[in-house]
Amino acid sequence: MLQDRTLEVLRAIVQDYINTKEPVGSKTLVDRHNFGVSSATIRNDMALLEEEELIVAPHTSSGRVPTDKGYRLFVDRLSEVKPLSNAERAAIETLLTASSDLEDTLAKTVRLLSHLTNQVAMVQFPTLGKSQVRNIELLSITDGKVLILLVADNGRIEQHMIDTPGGYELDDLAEIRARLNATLAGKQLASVEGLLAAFTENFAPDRRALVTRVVNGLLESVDANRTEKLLLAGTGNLARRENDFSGSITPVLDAIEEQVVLLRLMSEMQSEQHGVGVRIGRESGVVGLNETSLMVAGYENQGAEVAKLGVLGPTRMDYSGNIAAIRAVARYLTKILGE
Amino acid sequence: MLQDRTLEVLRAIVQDYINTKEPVGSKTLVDRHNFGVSSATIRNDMALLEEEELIVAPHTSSGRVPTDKGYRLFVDRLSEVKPLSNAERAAIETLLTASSDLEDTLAKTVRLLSHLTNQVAMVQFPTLGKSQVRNIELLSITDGKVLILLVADNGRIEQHMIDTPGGYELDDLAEIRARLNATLAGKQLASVEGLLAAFTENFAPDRRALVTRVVNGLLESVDANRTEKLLLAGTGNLARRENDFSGSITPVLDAIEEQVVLLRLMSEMQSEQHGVGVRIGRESGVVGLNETSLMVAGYENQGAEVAKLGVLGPTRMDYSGNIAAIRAVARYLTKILGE
DNA sequence: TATTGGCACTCAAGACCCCCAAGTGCTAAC
DNA sequence: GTTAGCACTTGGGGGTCTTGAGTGCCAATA
Repeated sequence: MLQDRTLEVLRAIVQDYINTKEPVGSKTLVDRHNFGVSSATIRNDMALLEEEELIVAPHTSSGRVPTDKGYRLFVDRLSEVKPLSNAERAAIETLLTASSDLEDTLAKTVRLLSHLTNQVAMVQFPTLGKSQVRNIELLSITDGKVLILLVADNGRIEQHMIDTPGGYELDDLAEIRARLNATLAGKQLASVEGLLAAFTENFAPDRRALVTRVVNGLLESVDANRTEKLLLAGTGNLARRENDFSGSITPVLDAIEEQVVLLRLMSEMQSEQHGVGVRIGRESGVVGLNETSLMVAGYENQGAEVAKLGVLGPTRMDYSGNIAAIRAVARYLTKILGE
Repeated sequence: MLQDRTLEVLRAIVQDYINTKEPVGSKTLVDRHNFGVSSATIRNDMALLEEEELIVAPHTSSGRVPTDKGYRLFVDRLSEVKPLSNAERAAIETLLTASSDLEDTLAKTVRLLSHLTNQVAMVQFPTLGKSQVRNIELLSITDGKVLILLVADNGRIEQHMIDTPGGYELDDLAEIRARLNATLAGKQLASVEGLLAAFTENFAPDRRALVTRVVNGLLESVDANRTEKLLLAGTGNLARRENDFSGSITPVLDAIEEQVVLLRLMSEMQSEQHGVGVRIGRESGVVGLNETSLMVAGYENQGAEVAKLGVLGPTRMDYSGNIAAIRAVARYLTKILGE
């Protein structure tokens, strides 16, 4: 087990490296922090840390840099949450105002978070989870087109347009709508597919073509609700921190565009320190994100945890500050959504 | 007026520079193309071109590079549309399939375009333009929440949720909905605000609070339809071509995120060569886009020109090929939307 | 008059070299 | 366990040189 001082050395290395982007050596370390010991002692500690693969030397005879594992230990045991400045607090309260429209609110949130952290910020739309069908509407648009509207109780509204080549009577639509609501209202979204399995059979054969189309459209809407949605902001910040990456930022931008991967990652992540989950470097298992860290926290919509928000940036980032920002934004968002 | 051969020299310079990214000199030029003249003559031509500010030398005694003005002349008078390869044609027809859902179709389109061009691709949602209100729906959701749905005949559907602190009767909603449709159906979106000016007054005083909220929500929807929407794909391509930019790509990414600017630019642009509008470098007037070119073409939704699509990339890009790709995608999109 | 060969000049980029600061590991002494 | 001392390593900064691709200009040529 590593001694206390040795861990202090690791903390100092991480902090200094985050601040200066320079590999940090034993001499500068004793200069900047007052350990009561000499640089030779620090060197011994650093040798231990290197043995544990918590730090690594880019070249023989240069300072050390934290490894993913080093950052991990730092985040788990050494970092304290840096309290937000008053200015940051004020920014959150000023910029994040309630709107009855969910998408508006989330769009504001993600922009705010990217400004607070100077990283790429992400907000996941409320997930399917345990949410239920509130109601279903079928709207006759024109030219045999029907708009299906699926309103879920998590606030998401999914719209989907279908064609009805055979045409339809308004009465038909009204009846289908009524029966759909009777069958599905209050039921969990996850159960919709099962509940609709035999739905078509209740209708007269000459109407089944129409009903089938509606049902299929509705299932697609449910599916769209399952395939989650992500709002992003601050991709420019990535380029700004470009030299924190060994190569190009192209793979990172590509990974971001491939939202499916990000969404899966975010969903899998559990809250760890201070309510914020962290994936450092290769921990994500996504090649394009090898040199990035992802930090997320859950937020709640009227009492039930519904989705995640977080930031993505180079592994060399201000974990303490960003954890604080994410946590604060998640809490405040939960608060205004609850009102 | 510049001679024919001089213009040929310009064309050769642009093409070679696009291919090699090396400033091109008189010697290599005569080697690669067979002008029937010596390098000294080419040098004289290049001196003329430089005088006209069509090309410029990065340093004394190095080859020349096209200026924005040079690219402009190239695009306007010298470039031919490079016919698409069979593979590209096939890709368009395979990947771009009709879907009754507009957003699906546009999302596919933008991804396709970014792959074809290896640039950032953009598709604008159908604009307000001359489009009309098809119908308006008011849906009672719960907890005094009402969802306003504005369906326009360009296929866009705008949804907006409002709160009604005072509560409401379903009959009230139905009446408001009926009157709204009577007043607005078939009218141009642009005229909605005027038509609703006195709308509230037709209702009994005790219902006016509700009506006012609905009207305001509806106006916001109209406004959301005016504030156009943009789909993007391929931002990673920008980083891939990073060394075509003198500095960082940060300002470009920032400009892209600021969609308002892009949308304004796209709207202003007229079709020029071969139905594709081009803004080269500083022509855009947007600082962040000084080193990029923007190329757009209009596409039509069922006969009426509704919006633009295009690509954004470094000024050093394959204009001929990209114009061809944009034009083909715009045409094909028009075709499948028309069905 | 347009083209050409010749020539002197320029300059960015790469190759090389050298040195230095910051760092290391190791050992013997405290 | 800590420290001072020491020999060793090395990336990077700063020079200097060379080279090759390029230029502009001029006098000769067709």
